[in-house]
Amino acid sequence: MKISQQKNGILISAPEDFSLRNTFDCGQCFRFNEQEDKSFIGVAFGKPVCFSEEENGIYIDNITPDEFNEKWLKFLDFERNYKIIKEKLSVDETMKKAIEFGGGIRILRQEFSECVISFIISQQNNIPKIKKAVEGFCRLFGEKISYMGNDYYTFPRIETIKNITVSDLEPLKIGYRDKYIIDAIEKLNSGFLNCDELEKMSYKDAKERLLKVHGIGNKVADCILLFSLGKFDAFPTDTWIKKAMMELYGVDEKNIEKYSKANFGEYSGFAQQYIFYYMRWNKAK
DNA sequence: CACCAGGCAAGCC
DNA sequence: GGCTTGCATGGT
Repeated sequence: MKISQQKNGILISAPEDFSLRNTFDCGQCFRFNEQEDKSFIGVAFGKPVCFSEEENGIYIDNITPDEFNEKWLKFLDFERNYKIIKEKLSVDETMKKAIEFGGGIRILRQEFSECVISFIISQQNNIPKIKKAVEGFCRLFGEKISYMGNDYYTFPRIETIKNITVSDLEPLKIGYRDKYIIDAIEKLNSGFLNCDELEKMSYKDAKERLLKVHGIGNKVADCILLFSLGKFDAFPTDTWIKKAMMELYGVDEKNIEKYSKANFGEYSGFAQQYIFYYMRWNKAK
């Protein structure tokens, strides 16, 4: 993998274990969307960017080399060797197939506040509606930025939304989740939920803290731990994973936690994403 | 009209 | 502790 400056962005030559569709469409993030020309446009770190697969590598438009090194390298998890992870996980035939299918997945290190709010919205909801609600949230409270002829909205900084109320969220049509969002914003703003602090804590301790937020339960906490805090021993268990673990491994709902810990261990989060993506795209009704 | 969607809190025992 | 039920909203 080699980074070089090109046009108005940077080119990643010969990226390994990374595909745009696998990474942005595997359900871990909600604000990167495939365009007609197969590129992906998303907003992160306060600005829209465009990823495209070109013959000599992956081009990211609208970022500087400094921004790439300081933020996007970590966001894209490019410093991790996925070959080792895949090798460690390839101990059963199901996982081998899942890795073959979604081998271009990288687990994004998403911005904390956005991850918290997005996954609270995600509960008992479907992906198109989640994406629409998160987008609407940014449209209501974020900053508008024009890019390539369209308007994009940043995810608002937490200080700018600390005084919003349940009624401000009414246009989003997120039902009973509205009060959960308000509680989370309050705890993000007060420092009760602090990204730097939680990152340094163990999986268990960080989870305990997250569970104190009204609206964050076992599954949502695991998503935040995995997709924003780098706790790869998390194995988020939703309806799809329950179905997949039963069908593919014969593991009952109540034994999933025990099974993943014993068989996937410190790579549980990666295993979960390979299984989730494999299940959703092959078994989707 | 049912039933479901990347679950959760509250109320039972 | 574990198990059950109600929950907002939109889609099928």
